[in-house]
Amino acid sequence: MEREAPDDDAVFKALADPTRRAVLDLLRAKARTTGDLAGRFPISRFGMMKHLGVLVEAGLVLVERRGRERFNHLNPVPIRVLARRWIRPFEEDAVDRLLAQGLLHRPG
Amino acid sequence: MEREAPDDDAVFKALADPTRRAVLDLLRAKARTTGDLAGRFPISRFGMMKHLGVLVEAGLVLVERRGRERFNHLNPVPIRVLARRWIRPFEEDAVDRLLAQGLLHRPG
DNA sequence: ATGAAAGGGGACAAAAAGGTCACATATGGA
DNA sequence: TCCATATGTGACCTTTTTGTCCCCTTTCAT
Repeated sequence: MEREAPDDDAVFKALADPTRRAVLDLLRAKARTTGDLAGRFPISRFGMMKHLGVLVEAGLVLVERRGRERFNHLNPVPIRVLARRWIRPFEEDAVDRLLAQGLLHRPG
Repeated sequence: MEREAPDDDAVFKALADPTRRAVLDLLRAKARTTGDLAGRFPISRFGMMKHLGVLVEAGLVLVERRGRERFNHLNPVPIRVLARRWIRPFEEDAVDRLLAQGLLHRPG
């Protein structure tokens, strides 16, 4: 059976929080500083730092220090790896099986 | 900005646990009863029932009752929905941007 | 019918996650 | 230099999650 990479878990857990997903969504457009990000959510700067810590730990955010500022960049590579191992294998013929058993119904 | 469906969160949270991911992996091959699943993990039947409850709540598992048995089927549709909204948009040009800034390096 | 087997609900304890605060460090500019 | 700005660490509290247990219901076979 296909085995799970040890750090897949960190990526999944990082994605499990809506604030962190929203942060990634913001970083998709451009890198942002920690304070900038904290100002956009109803949590304190320290709370944002914890979230960023989780994201960095999972490899989803790369840090670039520029003077006294810290720019947080999105790194989409872990998401891509995860998609290869976990998303695509689930898209195959399971739907057909469910349809055949009448547990799922075609839309419309 | 793209908005998140209210139940995306349930799917992400369901996927955040390694036991639950392993269960989904098992169900990819065929549907299994609760007791069967519980016997394959180092947790009690009750613990497995809770995990299945989370998966059912997220729509990732569909239940078929057959006599006194309950067959848990994988439903890959929520994973597919999630992939469309969250995985693919992250695969676009962010890598190029990171490479251009020297924050990422080509393999090999 | 009656007993064994499979499944489910609710209470509850332990562990992990999410959040805040106080305090400390580093940087850029007047 | 001197100070405002931006960030980082550790302790701490609260909520959520994870797992176990007891007890009950349903179903199948004898």
